[in-house]
Amino acid sequence: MAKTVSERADLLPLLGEVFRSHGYEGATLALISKATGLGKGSLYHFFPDGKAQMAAEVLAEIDHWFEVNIFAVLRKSDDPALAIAEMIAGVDRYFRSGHRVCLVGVIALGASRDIFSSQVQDYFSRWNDALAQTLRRAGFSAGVARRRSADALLTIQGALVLARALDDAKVFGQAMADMKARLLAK
Amino acid sequence: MAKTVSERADLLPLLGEVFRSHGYEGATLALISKATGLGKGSLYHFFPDGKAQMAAEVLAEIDHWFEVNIFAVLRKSDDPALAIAEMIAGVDRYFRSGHRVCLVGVIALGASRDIFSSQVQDYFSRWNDALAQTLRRAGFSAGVARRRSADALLTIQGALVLARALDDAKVFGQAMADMKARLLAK
DNA sequence: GACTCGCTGTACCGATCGGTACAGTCTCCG
DNA sequence: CGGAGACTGTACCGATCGGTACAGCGAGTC
Repeated sequence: MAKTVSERADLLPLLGEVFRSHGYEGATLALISKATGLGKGSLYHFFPDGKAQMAAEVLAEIDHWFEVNIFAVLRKSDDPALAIAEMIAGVDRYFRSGHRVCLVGVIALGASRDIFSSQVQDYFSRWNDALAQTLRRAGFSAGVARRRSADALLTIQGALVLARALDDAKVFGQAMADMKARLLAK
Repeated sequence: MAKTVSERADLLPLLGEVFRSHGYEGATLALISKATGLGKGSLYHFFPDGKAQMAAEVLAEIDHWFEVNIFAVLRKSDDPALAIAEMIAGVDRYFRSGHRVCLVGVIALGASRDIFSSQVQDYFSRWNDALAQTLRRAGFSAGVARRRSADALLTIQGALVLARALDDAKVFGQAMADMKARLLAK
């Protein structure tokens, strides 16, 4: 039989797209197999615990991407305005200007939230903390910082939902621009 | 056999909750049967086209509720501030202060969007139009009205996602308060 | 070249999927 | 009181579900 070795690292993004577009329950092994080009044998070789493990590792990879590219920047930067601009640029890149959906959000809304609740909660609260910290450094009170931070996070999620519902990615771009202005206003 | 006649009207809300908490693909006939207390025979008697018809009718019922309780108020009221306050109160009631999720949003994010895209798009764009119309009447330009209107819609959706992700309904309440202030600001 | 072992596809498992068929039971109307 | 027809549960359908078992292959190692 063929031996076209697959790297686990190459697999996760493909799995991510399947979960993104079909949700956890909708992502069948058949779909995953087709998307990755791998039979069940290979899939279960890499992920002995099956679908749940695949989703967990995809979430972990996404978490890592945001940790490195977004959260860390927010925490380290001593220029809040720049850090926020970089966050928004990163988010826009990641979500392909509103054409891509947030897997963490998708899972949060679904029944599978219960299985992944700690990962989902952790992702958003670490983002929330990092952004609030940045806003505090910009001179806002703790209360204002946390409110604006939550507002930014929810704006991103909502913009993705609405852009997809209306099939109009411009909604996302506009929301990001509005949010940017709002975050550091007065 | 038993004959506990069910009203179609009593059925839809139950179906709605199943779709809400499991998504379209996750809502199996078995789950639906248990939630409604009806066997497949009865289910297919009421909805000959099966799951797709059930979901479509649930969406139609939701659409109708918002049409009557939200959109119509926005369109008819000659007091924009009052209309918006009523909209927010209605939304808060409907989504149980952030404890309940938006089925239209859930479907918009999932793979089933393709099946229901016109219903989903219609729901949001009629809401968007009605709210923008209200804002125009409050004296804002067409551009500002449409931007703020979309912002409000996406804030509601995002607040529901984030509240559920963080398992903290206070996020929703706060977001509604912020949004209210933002809609009619200066 | 034989052995090992990581990786592969495929045949197969029981369970469950959405959907159909149908006989039984009720209510209503004559 | 005797249909008629709306409504009901249940047995059953083929397809597909997530998952397992396993034999075959390929690249190293000696």
